[in-house]
Amino acid sequence: MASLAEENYLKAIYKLHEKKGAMVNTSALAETLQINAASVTDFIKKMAAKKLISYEKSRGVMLTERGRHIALNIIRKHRLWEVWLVNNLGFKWDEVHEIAEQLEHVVSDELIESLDKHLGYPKADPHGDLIPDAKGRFAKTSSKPLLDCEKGNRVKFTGVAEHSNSFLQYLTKSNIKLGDELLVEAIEEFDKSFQVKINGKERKLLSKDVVKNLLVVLL
Amino acid sequence: MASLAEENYLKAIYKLHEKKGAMVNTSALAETLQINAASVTDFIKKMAAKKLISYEKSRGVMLTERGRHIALNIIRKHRLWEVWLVNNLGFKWDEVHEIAEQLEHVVSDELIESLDKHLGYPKADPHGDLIPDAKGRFAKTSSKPLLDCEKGNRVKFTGVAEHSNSFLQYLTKSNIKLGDELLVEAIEEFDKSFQVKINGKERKLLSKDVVKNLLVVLL
DNA sequence: ATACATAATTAGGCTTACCTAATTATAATT
DNA sequence: AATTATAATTAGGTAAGCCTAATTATGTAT
Repeated sequence: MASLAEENYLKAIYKLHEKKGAMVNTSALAETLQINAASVTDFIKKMAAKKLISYEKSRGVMLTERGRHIALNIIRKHRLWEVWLVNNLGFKWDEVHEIAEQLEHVVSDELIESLDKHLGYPKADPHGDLIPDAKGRFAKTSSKPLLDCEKGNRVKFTGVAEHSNSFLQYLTKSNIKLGDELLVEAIEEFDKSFQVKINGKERKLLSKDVVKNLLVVLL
Repeated sequence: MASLAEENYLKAIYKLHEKKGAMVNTSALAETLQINAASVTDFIKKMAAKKLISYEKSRGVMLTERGRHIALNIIRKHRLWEVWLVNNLGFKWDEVHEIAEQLEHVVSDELIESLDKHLGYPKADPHGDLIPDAKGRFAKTSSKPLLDCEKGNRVKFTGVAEHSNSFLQYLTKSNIKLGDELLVEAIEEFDKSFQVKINGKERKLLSKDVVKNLLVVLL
């Protein structure tokens, strides 16, 4: 139904909406899709005509129910493929994004449901991002940035809020993995750096830029 | 490098050449790709300009070394994905073609090599078609149509020469699977139908249309 | 050798998804 | 309120891949 370009626009709109809330404007879309703003204006008018999004001229766009449904399906596929690449093919969590960007556009409901089953119906991808079910519903979670925790909290590291290769590779290098238990031993008021103990063993100092991108749940 | 359309043209040219030998003509390509002959003429001129094929006006086309290499890579990917779909995801051999037609265009050498390894470096796909290696080389095989065998021959069923769903489903229904041992008990001169014993148990009558599409190796 | 059928090509057009340059809205600043 | 900066839109254009209709090659049969 939706073309490759439409799928990419829908996904970008979904993610920008998720991050910034409210309407998504032309320049933000142009930036994330690496497409000229004039082309974006053009394209969103056509998408609005197809009822994939609602468009208020010079104001921005929002997903319709239909658009949201398609976006969530792409995200579902992307994350399932990432799980497969990491768990079954041995890729690292910083190596799977580009490949999943291609695989997410393969069209076959039977394939995706078989893959989901094959993987054991995972709830999250290798970065801890939740995987919506076939109807677009997410499991509930109470994760929050480590930055919002207090001294003495014991938490589990469940996801990242930043997906850049440099951040993922920093964590790998620092031997901090999804599922690790973190104990907040001290918080430096001045720069919001955190001293944490990892899995009751190693002690590490994490900068504010790091702790704001570590998502955790209280234990 | 090669676009989706180019990849499909290259694959079609490879397969038509394999089947008919010599040059591939415009109308055959148009027929298999389900594209108008005028469009094909247009497109092959552009592909020739890119040295993917050599083109003799009004005569037909042939793959260049580069074009052949790309075609074999697509075929390699297609067949590896088919193995995965059948062996790991539980699809039937008549259900995988359309999905593999999409997956074959995903671009990532690391992915394909990892997949190959994950699958245990299979030599053939679920229909018995040989899988070329990364350099485009096939394992040698001495398979031939069952039709060319003689009374008394004991053979192993290793592949099909016809990939239509109706033929694949006929075999499934008849409980004839890749790897089965067939004993030629009798050949009816009049209509070339074969009486065979399967795995030393069940006895079956197979029409000429069936035996010419069963590929076997002598035991 | 000529006529006919079939195959291939040329010419002109269309849609999708992009572009640049010019213009118009909107928001921010004085 | 007027100016300025930024964002968005409009207008006109391009390349890739397709189309139909008309024309030209090629091969076959008389």
